[in-house]
Amino acid sequence: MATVQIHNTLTKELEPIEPKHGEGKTLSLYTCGPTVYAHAHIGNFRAYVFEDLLQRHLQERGFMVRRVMNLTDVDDKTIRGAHAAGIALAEFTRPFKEAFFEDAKTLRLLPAEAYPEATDPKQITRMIAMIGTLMEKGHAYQAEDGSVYFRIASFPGYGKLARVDLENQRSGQRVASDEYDKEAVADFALWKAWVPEDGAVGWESPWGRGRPGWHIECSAMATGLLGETIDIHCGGVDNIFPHHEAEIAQCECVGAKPFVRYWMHCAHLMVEGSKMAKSAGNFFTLRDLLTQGWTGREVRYALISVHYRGALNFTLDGLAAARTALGRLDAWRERLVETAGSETTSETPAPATEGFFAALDDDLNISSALAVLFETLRETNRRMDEGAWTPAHARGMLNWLVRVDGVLALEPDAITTIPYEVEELVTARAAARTAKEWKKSDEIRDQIEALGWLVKDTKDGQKITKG
RNA sequence: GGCGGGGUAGCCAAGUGGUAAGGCCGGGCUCUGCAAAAGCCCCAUGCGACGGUUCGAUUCCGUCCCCCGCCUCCA
Repeated sequence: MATVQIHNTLTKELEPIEPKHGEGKTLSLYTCGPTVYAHAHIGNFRAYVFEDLLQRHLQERGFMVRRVMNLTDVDDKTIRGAHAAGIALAEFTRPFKEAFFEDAKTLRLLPAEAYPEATDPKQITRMIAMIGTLMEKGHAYQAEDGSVYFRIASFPGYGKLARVDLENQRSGQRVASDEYDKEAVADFALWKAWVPEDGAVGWESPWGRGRPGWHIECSAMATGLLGETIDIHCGGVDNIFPHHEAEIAQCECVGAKPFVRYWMHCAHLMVEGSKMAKSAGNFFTLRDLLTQGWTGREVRYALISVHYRGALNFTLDGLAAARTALGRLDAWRERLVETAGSETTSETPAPATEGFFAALDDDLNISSALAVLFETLRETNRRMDEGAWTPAHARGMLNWLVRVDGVLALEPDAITTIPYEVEELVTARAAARTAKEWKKSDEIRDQIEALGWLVKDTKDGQKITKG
């Protein structure tokens, strides 16, 4: 079997992915999900699309991937949003959860095995249990303000992922307001004591009413659903510190085992060359793009086509390029289908096409993989131009494309049926063309276009496509 | 200041110690009544700057410049 190698943030090295001993071919994958206080933006989706590509390629290579993605449905922002809207927290987050799943479907993301929610009583119970263990072991303490904090000084491994040296950190103003009762500035909250602004939001715990800190949430859900040591944990680079560092500290202090074997992080996304920000007016949700007429797969292509560890400059030009490239792939696919006809061979094409998957084995080198795809496209078209291709050749190539689609998920949307109205016009136009009534033919073509369909004349007659 | 990711054609972007994949744009051609679509072909003596090592560097070493991100709850 081919070896999939990935860049591990923890070691900074390219490492072959292997399941844990005794796990067969199963890999556990935990991916940090959205905080449901608003619609996820394309920067969020860049991460999710990258994770989807990872999962799909691992599956293509024969692994069973058990993926979990959490939903953060309680934090400062969700509480603030619910309060501002004058509704209960769950009521406030529900539409954003639903929207997230819709968007994920639009981008063709494979569903995870589970989407645990932070407010799920089962999860809260687990978080409280973990905090209890940390307290018993001296890794946590309750401060004057009632909140429970993780004692970073008690965990020598703190900083190994982000390679931070706490002594050397610039002390930011951002923490100033939050420092009150902590033993050390860097200690982070495990359990946040209830404050009046929390309103009805809160759970009882041995340390009083309150709510979980963000980091413990992921730690509890990841280990609760996937076990003490999970194989792969993904997220955006901005999560490396402090979020993932904190997760390591919590999990490895509760149990003695390593928390994660392979850490993978994708770089940020920029829009038109600058950081995406609401204030800069370059902030996009998927919905914004759909409204502008772009499709889910076009956005998926734009997000997937740049290597995950490089910054992705998301532009309208890039989307347009995605549209054109997809159009070429579609036309090629259609031509293959026509050439293949009713041929049903299960033969596969030349070994050269395996280069597509081999490229992805190398830390998901999508650029090289796409290069193989487009080189294959050009080569096959050349052969078909020469008339040198048999239906079996074409069918073989389509068999390969099925595997490619399993990883890229860029196949065309289901074909929409041509309306009767349009069919009638096409028939009328065919008659006009046989009679060489070009003027009439052109008029009918305009009518068809007005209905949103495109006509092209080929040597085999008219071809209709959605405009 | 610390840590990390980058600087390759108009734009996006792989890659290699021996003279630069792919996509978009652009140009040419083919098909065609015309058009559109599509197909084929062409398109970087150059890989941030300057030194060094080498028969040879974009690729290795050194110095420097620039961009982006993180530095305590933003993917």
